[in-house]
Amino acid sequence: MSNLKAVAEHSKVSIATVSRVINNDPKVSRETVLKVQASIAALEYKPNRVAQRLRSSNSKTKLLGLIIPDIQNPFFVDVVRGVEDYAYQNNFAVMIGNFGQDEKKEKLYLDIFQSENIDGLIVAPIHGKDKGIENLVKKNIPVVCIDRGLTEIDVDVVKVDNELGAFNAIDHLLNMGHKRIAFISGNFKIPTYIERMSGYKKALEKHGVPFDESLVFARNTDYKSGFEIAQKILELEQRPTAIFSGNNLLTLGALEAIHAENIKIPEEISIIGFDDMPWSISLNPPLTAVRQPGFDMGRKAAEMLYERIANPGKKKENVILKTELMLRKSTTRIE
Amino acid sequence: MSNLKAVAEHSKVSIATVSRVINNDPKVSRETVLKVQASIAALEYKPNRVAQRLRSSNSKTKLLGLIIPDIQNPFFVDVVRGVEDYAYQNNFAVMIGNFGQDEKKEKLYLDIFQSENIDGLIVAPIHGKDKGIENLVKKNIPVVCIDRGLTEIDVDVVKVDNELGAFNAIDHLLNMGHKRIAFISGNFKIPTYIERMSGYKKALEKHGVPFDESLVFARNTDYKSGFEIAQKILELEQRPTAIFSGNNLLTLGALEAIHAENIKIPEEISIIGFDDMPWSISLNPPLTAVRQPGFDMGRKAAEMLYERIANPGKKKENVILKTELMLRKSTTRIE
DNA sequence: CTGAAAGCGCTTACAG
DNA sequence: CTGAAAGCGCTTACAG
Repeated sequence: MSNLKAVAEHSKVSIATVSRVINNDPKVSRETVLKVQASIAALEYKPNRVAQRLRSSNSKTKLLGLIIPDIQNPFFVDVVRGVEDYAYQNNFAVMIGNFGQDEKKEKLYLDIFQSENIDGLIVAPIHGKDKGIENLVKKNIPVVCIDRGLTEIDVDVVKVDNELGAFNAIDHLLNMGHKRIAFISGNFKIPTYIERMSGYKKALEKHGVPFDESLVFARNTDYKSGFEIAQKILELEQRPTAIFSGNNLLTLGALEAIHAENIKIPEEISIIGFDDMPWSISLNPPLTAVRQPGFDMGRKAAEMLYERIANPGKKKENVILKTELMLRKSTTRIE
Repeated sequence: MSNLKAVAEHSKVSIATVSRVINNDPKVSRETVLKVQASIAALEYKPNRVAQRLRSSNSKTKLLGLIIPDIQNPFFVDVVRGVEDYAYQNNFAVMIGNFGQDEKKEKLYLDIFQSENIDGLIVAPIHGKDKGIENLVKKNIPVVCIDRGLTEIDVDVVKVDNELGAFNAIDHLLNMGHKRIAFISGNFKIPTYIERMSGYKKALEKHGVPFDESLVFARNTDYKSGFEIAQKILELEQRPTAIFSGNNLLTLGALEAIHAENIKIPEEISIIGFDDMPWSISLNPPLTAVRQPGFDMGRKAAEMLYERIANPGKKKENVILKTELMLRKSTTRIE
């Protein structure tokens, strides 16, 4: 790879001037700019981003870190796509870390990303009191939280109205006559699930249905948990007439368990999932689901990060997007 | 963040010595090592990876680039997980670029990653004669191709036996009496699909069924293409009795089109997909599919890249993994 | 408007 | 075994 020095020699100016041309310094004369640009083109020069990043933190070519809980979850894939879409348009590079809800792994990525001098971070914190992320925020490294916020500290966040999303789903089930509604949740250390739980309870309240703790199951957020919890639910003496599952992967796991028992959806049990998937319509049966705008969330987070980098002092923002209940065929009215 | 200088002052040695301790230089005396390590711990010093990378290309803390065609395709998500799993264990960081089968985007990522001084690259080339990647290989930047190789140049690759995978699927369909089998393929610029096509043809040959070009459809590799092509297929005057779809997303799109027309699978049409998904069993009906070991491919590619970095002169390898036909319920025998 | 020089945080011959 | 110094490829005050 050619470097500044080569370009400088080729166009017979100093490396300082070449650097200024690259950075669009308006003080450089038009003539010089042209000359240098010709050399850059001739030598196919590309600035070394590593050197740029080492030298200064406000060059145009940023490096973003993106840390997500589970890339197997299609919702986070949408988030990644959104972030990446914005990054691509703005000539950013993005480093991705997938921590699988493993706290040690999240911490390692935090360390690595800092060592890589990232210009900013988008992260779905493992829980609300994540010290590692708090520290970054305190150090004034630009951070935007996605899907989940932080409880102890003020930070930019973009998420969805989880409470309302869950409320609408449960409300719909209750309107159809269901009273025993199981909730397959993720771990309640994750703020998202606390909020979804709260929506669940509020809907019950509205309909005067007493809350039954034995109907709530919280474990991990993966496929296997969904499968195993659903198995347990199906064995319950007084089987619930409906299931509300807390995320994509839990839903898919639950579906497998239900199908394995040859139980008919929705005739024998109704199910609504939090998170929609492009192929929800091809599931058996087409799945009624709470849609989150993952792509938009990702894009918005990247945009907010961009603004935070440009203007570190600006007031922290809290963006809450809407969910949408996608009615399909996995629920039915009961008497 | 503290730096070498701070540690050096704290332990009263030179920065050179601190650097040697970090890099496990055996020449440093045991006593000094202990002293310096204490300072490193006290100051919570973490080496700056950017400076390391700028200074030298053979430090332990590598940066890997990973460029994939479509992160919405669960197969590539598995690949990402595999790569990331290996990287995590070896303290590598990985940058991901998702190019969506867009050649310009692939090229931009190639440029950015080079500017970021990556230590090596894992990539699924957009087509077999990808000049950009050829150039990297020629420059002796470690590259491992995944899922697809390069035709003009010798390069490490890990992929699957696509021809055999497709052959087995079509053979299965032919054994069940199907003769008109439509093939929903991705673009034939992509080597993977050329190979799958070849397996399709060989199976027909084996059974003495003449090849009918009008049954082969190749467009993009996304959900929408699968949907639209399937619509066309269903409108065909003499409708095929079976569909073989070339990847996950094409399959899911095709399923949506079939369900939208209320056509029963497998009674009215059989379907086999290339690529399996964890939730294939929950599709309507449970999908018969050709399974590729995406996670293993990713891990293997990362491992090979690691070896290539350690030993740039070593002979190029061509690893071919096996597929497995997962028999479920989306195909049926016809008379 | 342009150049010489310092410096970002490291590593690595070279010398002792 | 250890340190002083050069240098990786840049940016940016400072001077003119």
